Amino acid sequence: MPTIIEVAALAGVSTATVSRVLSRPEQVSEETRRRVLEVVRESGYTPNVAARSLRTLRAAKILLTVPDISNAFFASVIRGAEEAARDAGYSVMVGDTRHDPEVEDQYADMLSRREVDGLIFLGHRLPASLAPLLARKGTAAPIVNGCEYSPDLGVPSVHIDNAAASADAIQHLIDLGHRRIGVITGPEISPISRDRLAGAIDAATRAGLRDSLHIRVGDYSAGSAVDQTRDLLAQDVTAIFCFSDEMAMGALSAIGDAGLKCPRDVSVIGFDDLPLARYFQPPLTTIAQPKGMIGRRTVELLVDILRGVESPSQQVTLRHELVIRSSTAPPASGL
Amino acid sequence: MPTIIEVAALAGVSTATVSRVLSRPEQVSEETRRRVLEVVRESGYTPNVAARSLRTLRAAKILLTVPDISNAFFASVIRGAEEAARDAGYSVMVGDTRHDPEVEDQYADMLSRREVDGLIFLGHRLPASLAPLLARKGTAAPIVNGCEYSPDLGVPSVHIDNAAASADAIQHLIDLGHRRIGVITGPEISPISRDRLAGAIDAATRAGLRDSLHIRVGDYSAGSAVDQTRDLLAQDVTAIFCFSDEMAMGALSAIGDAGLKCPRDVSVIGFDDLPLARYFQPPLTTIAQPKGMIGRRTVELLVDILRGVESPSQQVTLRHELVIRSSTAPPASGL
DNA sequence: ATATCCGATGTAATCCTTTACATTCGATTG
DNA sequence: CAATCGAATGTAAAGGATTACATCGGATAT
Repeated sequence: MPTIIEVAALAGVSTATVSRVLSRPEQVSEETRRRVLEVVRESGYTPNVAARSLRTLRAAKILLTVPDISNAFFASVIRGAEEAARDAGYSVMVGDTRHDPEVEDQYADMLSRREVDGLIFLGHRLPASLAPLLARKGTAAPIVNGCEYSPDLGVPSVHIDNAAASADAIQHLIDLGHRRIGVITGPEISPISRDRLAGAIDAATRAGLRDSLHIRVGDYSAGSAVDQTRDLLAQDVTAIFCFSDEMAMGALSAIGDAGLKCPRDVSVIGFDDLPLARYFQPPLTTIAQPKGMIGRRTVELLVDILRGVESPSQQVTLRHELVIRSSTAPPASGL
Repeated sequence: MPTIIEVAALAGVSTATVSRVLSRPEQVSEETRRRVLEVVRESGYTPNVAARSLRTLRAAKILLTVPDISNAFFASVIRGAEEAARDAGYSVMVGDTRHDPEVEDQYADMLSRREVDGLIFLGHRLPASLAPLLARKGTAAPIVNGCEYSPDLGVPSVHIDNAAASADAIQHLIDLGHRRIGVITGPEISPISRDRLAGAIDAATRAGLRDSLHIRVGDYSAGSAVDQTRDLLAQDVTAIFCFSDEMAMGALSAIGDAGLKCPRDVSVIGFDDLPLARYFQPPLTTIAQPKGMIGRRTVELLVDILRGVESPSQQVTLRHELVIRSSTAPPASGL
């Protein structure tokens, strides 16, 4: 691997010229450019990123942290982010925080240390070590949130209208005729879980059915939904709305274990529209989030900030969609 | 963010001493060390990674590429890898190649450019751009494969005994009394799919049932299994062995669509033991791979190479396990 | 008392690239 | 023809850390 010095020598020019050929080719004469590029190609020269980033104070990298990489929801977001990053000349580092604040802080330190130019976090916790940076630079800090919008964070964010989406789900169940509806939420600290709950309660209240909602707290995992579903079935609910598709999977499993059948005995509606949701038994009715687009827009937002665009958007709200498959149906008429 | 120079000035020592305190503290006197560390703490100094890596030619980073980040199987492997990397003082960059050779090459270039110290790839394709490096350094090249062992790659690898695991699955079905067994494989280029197929055929042949196997080609995705399952059901198989849990999910979905019931009418057995497998309907019998351990050992192997351990192991074979849940049962006696 | 050694610390070169500023030279203008 | 300009290129200073080598002073050996 040659250095720029050797390339310059071979091409009979100075290192400055080589550097210019590579980063601002229009400043170099046609003739010289061709000669340099020829040498670059032959020698297989590529600029040393450490040296470059030392000099420019830019790493051309974006850090993307997810609270749980085994959650398929995030996979699609990551994809969208990587594509957008590639388009903008950045590469993405993915970090799995496992909901561990210590790990979150470790990753956040990479930003303080300037190992990466910006941070996108998909969880709801803003790492503590970023507080000073955020206080200093406000929304000009290269930090963006995806999915888990919370106004107190003071960070730009990309998300759907969770309250409205949730209301759509409840409305769908009400329209089908359900009057005893179970809701399995995310953890209480999750801001979007609160938004969704508020939306659900809103929709029920508007229909004069505030009391028909039976609320249970889950943690987005299939396992947590199993227990809560058993509980809800004991309450004779005819439908269950889960705040994630994974929980819907757990709910379906518990329904089957109880000797019941979905949607004949109990309807189930999920949230996320994972790629696998169509293969659930029965295929899952759910709220689709534009996952890839969320990833893409978070990166675009971050890149705007990095480029110093004067007034980057603060909040981007994308459209959700109710996808009706076979896990929801009118309640059994017998009841 | 202060530099080492300012820290040195504040502590009244030279930059060399500060550097030594941080990397080889035993070379510095107790007294000086304390003073320097105090300044470091107060000033919040952290070494600039670009400068360090420029000087040392090491990045303290490992690149881990996965062919499909939305596949939950890889999530667990990534976790194990990240833990092991953290233990060894490295951090992990995750790259999603989406099975795209061009993207694979792009990531591989990060190794050539020394942006990362080593590469772990979980797919079966060795990026073309690494051929020269591999030719030059042989197995001393900092490249390790996980899961997809293939002897022709000439790269150390961590994996299970896929043929034996597959044989176990078939044997389980045979033991239950199945005599018409469908097999849905991975893509034909996948070496582990070939191994598994060989193992399956072996087991069937040993039982004198070579002709009872009905083989269909899938691509590890749920969707591909749906079509193949329909086809197999038309052949009146009483059991289906899928080379991934995702395909098992597709198979279950297709079985339900056909108005049949698992395991009453058709048994299904998967491969991987995803976290969700226990929530399938019915809970899935499958071959468990030690996913976290695969990740961990690939990193350990790579770190051995990076540290110049003279004879790092070439192949690590970990243990699999047949996990019997409820998706397999004896065939309906009526047949 | 002198020579020797060793632990602790300092000096300065080095890693490779980018870029502000300087230089050169041919073309244009008055 | 001298002065001015501008495009193309070169010179050299940064950027921050590591580390080979040099230095210093006190302890030990002779």
